[in-house]
Amino acid sequence: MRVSHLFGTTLREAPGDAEVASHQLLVRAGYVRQLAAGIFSYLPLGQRALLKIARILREELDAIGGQEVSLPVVHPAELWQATGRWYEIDDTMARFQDRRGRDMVLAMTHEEVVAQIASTEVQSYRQLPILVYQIQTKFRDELRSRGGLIRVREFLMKDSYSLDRDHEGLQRQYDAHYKAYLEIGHRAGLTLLPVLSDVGMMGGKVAHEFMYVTAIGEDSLVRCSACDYSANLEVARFDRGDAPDEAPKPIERVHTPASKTIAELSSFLGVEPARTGKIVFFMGTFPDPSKERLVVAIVRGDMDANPIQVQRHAGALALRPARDEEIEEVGAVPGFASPIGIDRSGAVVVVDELVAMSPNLILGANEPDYHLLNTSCGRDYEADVVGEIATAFEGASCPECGETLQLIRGVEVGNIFQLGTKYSEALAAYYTDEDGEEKPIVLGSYGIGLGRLLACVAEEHRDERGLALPVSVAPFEVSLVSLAKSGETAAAAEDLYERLRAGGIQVLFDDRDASPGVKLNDADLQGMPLRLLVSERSLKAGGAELKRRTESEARLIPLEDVVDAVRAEIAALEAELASGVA
RNA sequence: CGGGGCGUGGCUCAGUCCGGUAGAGCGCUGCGUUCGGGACGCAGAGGUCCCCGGUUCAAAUCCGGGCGCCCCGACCA
Repeated sequence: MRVSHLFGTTLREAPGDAEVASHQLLVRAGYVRQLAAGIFSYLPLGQRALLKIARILREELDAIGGQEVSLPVVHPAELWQATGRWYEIDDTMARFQDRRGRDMVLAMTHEEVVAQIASTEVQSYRQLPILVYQIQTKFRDELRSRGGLIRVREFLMKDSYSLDRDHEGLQRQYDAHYKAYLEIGHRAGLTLLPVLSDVGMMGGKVAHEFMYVTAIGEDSLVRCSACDYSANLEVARFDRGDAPDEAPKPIERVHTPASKTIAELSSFLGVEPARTGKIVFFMGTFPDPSKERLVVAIVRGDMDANPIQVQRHAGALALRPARDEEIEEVGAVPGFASPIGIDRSGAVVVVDELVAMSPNLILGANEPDYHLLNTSCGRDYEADVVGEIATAFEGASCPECGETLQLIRGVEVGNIFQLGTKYSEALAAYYTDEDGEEKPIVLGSYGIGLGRLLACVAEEHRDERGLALPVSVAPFEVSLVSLAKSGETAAAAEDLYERLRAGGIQVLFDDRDASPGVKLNDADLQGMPLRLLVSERSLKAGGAELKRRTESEARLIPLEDVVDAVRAEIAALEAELASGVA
């Protein structure tokens, strides 16, 4: 490709609305252009990088037995009604009606379609296991897109679906994906951290996310400083230690004016926040009576409630913070609340394990400016559910080994879910087993966002001059820069371009009539891993100068050896990626 | 959905407070001189000042409404 005719130019300055480095660089280098909030066009450089990533994904998925398919983007609503997700998922799922008034959705994911096809295509255990995948556009109307390509609304996703007889088969395909995802990261030049994660809208039991650890990440993660425990903060556990060895004391009502928050209360009473209890009110949506019910979560005052865990323990489909009126309706007083003496009909009280075993905590008295000393769960009030609902925190004890947990941030590049039979049962995807019995197919679901992966690679592989992409992802292997002043030099550059291309090398040829500074800076910005420079000076010295984007010193290569030298350098770069030097 | 910021040639922005009929740098076009890390001179092109309405002799500027984009938050009672 010639830079003189490349669709998409470089920009000296990043658009004012780009804050994240990868976003700024990908725009400045001419890889992407934004069309609307969270909606991007990929220019030739960006598209070629995506295709490189797609190639890695295809190779790794094929290697674990994947069969590529292409599933529809538009689905009839009935499919999603059958599994219930039509009702469970909010406006993140884009819906519309076709000209006949039939409800349709833009697919966010394809479990339904895969299960529906499986219901007719898979009849016998002899056909299993099966793994299908596709690389396809998804649309999710997120509340807010952010970080350039990090969180967008329309994006390319590799999604795969495993079909198995039983859980052992699922586990095998799940493990295969786990390994493949780490390998995909390596090949793209990224170290991915697998973390335990919430199953979210997918349902199922076990799930991992593959995180690129970075300060700009939107997910909070917990990682043990000693062992290999790591989890998304949403599901992170921690060791709460032993119950305080303390006899319950009689309950006592105290005047606590203007002490609505834990901080105010503990400073007014001169006690540690750990001596208090924190009440958090939610409104939960429940499956049975489709009415909202109050969910009362209680954690120790020095900790925070984890809404995902509260939701799970309460058995709710969704949670939102309760409004003051809703809290007052049951007789609780915001700022001075406790479960003691409130109307609990219809409400669910979820208590953190630590609170359940800690006597003598300070809770609200459910009247303004009063609290209760020495409350104890089980004596003064009962819990509907006791569970681990407090959020893990920096310095908490690891649930596996007891050492200190660290809080870090990451971007979710991929995820893997053990779905089980939820979708196959809903869509009648059954097979006949050896024993002649009809059984639901056991499903797994696995995703990787291509654009997000590219953004993470750009985030990781860059410097003050621009992108410095790994050879596996870069749109071209080498930038050929001609600083020709004379026709002879230009001809030599043209000749090199032809020979490199004939040699099967992907080359971006800067044939423009621009000043050396412009061309060299653009080559650095665009970030191809190798740069080959031809000029009067280099020819006089005996050839062309070859250098890596990440190094400052160039090597002089005789013209006749250039193709071999470039090829060798590409091979070296690929080998380094494979061995994890990247 | 709450809070904050922004919307002016392709890009980055000034001008808005205090109304008088649109500017700069970069980029682009032509000519010339330059030529190894974003060169210089001369000449030029390019703008519904986000949209609609209002006030006014006069609106990029003031008022009302809308749209779009970015950032933070959307559990901590």
